[in-house]
Amino acid sequence: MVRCGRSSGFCSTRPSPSGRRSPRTSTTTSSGIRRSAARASGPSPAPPGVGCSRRTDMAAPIRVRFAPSPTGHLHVGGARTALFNWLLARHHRGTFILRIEDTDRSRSTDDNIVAIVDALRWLGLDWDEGSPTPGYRQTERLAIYREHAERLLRSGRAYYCDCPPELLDRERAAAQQRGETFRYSGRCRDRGLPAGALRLRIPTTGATVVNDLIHGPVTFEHTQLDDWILVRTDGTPTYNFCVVVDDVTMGITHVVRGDDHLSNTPKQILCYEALDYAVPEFAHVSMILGKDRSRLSKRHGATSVQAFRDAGYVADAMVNYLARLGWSHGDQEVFSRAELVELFDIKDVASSGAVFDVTKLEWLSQHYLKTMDGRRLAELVEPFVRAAGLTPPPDLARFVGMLDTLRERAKTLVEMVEQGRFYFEAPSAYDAKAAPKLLTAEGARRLGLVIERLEGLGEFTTAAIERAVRALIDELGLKLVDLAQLARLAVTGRTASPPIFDVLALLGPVESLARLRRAREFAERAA
RNA sequence: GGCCCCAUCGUCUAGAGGCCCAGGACACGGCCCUCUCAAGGCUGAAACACGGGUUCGAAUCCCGUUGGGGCCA
Repeated sequence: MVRCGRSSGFCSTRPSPSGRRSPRTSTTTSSGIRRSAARASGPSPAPPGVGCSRRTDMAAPIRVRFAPSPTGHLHVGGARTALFNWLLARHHRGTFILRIEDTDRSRSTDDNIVAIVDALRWLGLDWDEGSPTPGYRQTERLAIYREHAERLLRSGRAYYCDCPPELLDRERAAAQQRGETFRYSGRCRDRGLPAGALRLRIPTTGATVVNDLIHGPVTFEHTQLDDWILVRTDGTPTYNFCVVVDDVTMGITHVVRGDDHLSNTPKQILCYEALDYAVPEFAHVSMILGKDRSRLSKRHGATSVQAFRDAGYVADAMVNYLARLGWSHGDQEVFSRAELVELFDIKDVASSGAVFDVTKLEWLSQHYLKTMDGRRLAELVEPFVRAAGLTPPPDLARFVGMLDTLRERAKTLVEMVEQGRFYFEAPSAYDAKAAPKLLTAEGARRLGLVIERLEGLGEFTTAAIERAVRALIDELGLKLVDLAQLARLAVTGRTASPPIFDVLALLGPVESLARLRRAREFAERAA
């Protein structure tokens, strides 16, 4: 569906009276700098000559969007931006929109769109509008951009420019030499050219202030901005232009995006104003940094949400971690989704960059593993068990029982399977360091005694097994550890495992005794 | 280079002039518990980048420096 019908109707109600700028983000066109409202918190005095500064008392339902570009997988920074948008929408019962910014056709792929959508779904960030519904991909919206470009041209707010790239390059170099910001000379401003690259005519004096919900007011002098290009000579619209047109036609009220777009914002605001549209609220979220405090990238290790999913991190932990990275609510560290939605406030988002710390994510992941419902856990691990070439027991209660012994020992689902694989298959080898010490002639003798006692057990429960083994150590004058480690090695092949009596009970008498006998034979042969 | 943003323990952060010789969490050390490994409990070490102001009083406000980050079709 083409969105312009609905959009234009929506937008016609948006421009402020008499074509003035938004009450929240104002510019001056001639004299000094005028500042509108400051921080999102608390009441701010209305600046002279400007309407009241509304903030979170927004009467109109809020509409936010996440607009990834499908040139790669969803990375954690993008995921956090998506999360903050989602939280803002859900907190205010607004609308969350997914838009695909695929104007860079050479690097955008459908596979990446699928991957991003999958990642978002995995995180549980559902959207109310947007892909895959048609009309939310930039490549499908070219007509809308053209229409807006024409409007700007007709109203004189934009003009064609035919300056050759070489000339621009020379000017750029010269400006740099003088230590100035490169700013288009405006050579074609008043030439009334019929074709070329389309430039936005911006005020030459004054300043634009972005009233950022996270950063507060940020002022950009117009002398530092130039008549930027809206549409290239070849007819393709530029990124900044598409974003403005998309946000405006989709009725976006709050633009929550990465910090890297803060510098583009004044240019965009000027475009909103040229189009005579109200300016939305902006919130620029800091970047996620790597260990060396530079922007997080592949060289810092896994960065795609998909990679964390495949590594077996719990989605709830990922969401909790990402939320706490930059956002806080007092001393609280663990938040359920409901709490996040309830408590989230964009003004509590920190303005400084944050280093991505996998260790803390691991802790949270383990926390969720430890506390989540057993059957839910079983659902989540099962694919990982199968991916390891193993099969979970058909009896769900037994499977959950196994997981209960594993959950506080693993940080991820992958680790859980790794540490518990002896539940699903008999050990193929015994720990190389422990075997020579434990699987000896004496070890074989002790295993024989253990087997004997367990065979005589009426009920094969943890308590009964423990009683039997404890009775045996008393008779032999041994310590519990002597038999526990021996049995552990025999049954799991390892020296570390969940409590051995639980393991034996969970494995059941048939399997347990079979493994103990095998170990005894192994020990006899080795001796 | 120009413009913009940022700056509290190693890391994520609390802190919106006196409640702070700075609190929590992860990680790290010690002790306890203990059949191993974990988990858990207790406990320890660990920070306001620097320099100027403003103020009776500054982590908190202002200026500068330094450092990091971002944007510049």
